[in-house]
Amino acid sequence: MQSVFEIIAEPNRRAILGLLVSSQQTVGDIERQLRMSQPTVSKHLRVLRDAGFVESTVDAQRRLYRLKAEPLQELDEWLAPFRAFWTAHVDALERHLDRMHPKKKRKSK
Amino acid sequence: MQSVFEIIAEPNRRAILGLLVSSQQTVGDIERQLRMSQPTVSKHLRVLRDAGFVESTVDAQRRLYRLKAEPLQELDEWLAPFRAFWTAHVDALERHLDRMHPKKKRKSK
DNA sequence: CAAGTATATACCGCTTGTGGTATATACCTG
DNA sequence: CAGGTATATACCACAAGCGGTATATACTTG
Repeated sequence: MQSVFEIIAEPNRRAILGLLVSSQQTVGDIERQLRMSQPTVSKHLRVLRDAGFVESTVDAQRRLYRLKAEPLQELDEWLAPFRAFWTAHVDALERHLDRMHPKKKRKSK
Repeated sequence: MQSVFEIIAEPNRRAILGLLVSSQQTVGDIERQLRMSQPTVSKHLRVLRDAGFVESTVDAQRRLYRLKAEPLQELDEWLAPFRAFWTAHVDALERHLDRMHPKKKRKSK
């Protein structure tokens, strides 16, 4: 459990990130909105914090968690070459057009 | 093992995708370049194919694997809201500037 | 058809992540 | 300080993914 990819592989963690994208939340907030047990929330937040996805500040007994950008940017960068692939590649468009012309494709063979 | 995220959580699978982004490859090609055992390659390719990341065509005893765009596009779409977050949010820049001005921040408290 | 090549799959043991329950810690309020 | 609230953590059991080894399948060539 170290790579950005493993962190976001967990559905509950993605849900938490989804909540935090709009505004910061306490553990209890997340617990209620996602209907997860409190320890589960805390444990996932621990993982997210260790991986730099979130940071927290203390408010009395509460902890306010908010999103951090870096790890997600890292993911975005990993995606870059593939983005190049599917934009450069006209295949998707070709296949789309093929579907619009349901005439049997004649293979040169 | 169903979500796009779980698929790419595995480092060897990401390596395979990385190879395929430039051109199609046979199982043996991948096996040699990534120095993985043949069964391991086949098994990861199976997972990738089931998830729609790759497709294969037959060439005698060989199988030619090539990349497909859709699942990675799905990942890209998931990322969109967060991208909005870190671009709209000037915080990263602010923090950066703070680091350049190491003067103690005075809290209003 | 025999031997070789290329790939897929079955089986197995190990490791690791996950959630649950219980408990610890810290803070707040009367 | 007692009781309540908010969060973190330890421990445990279970499930699932991973790689290895062995084997099956399919095709090719002499």
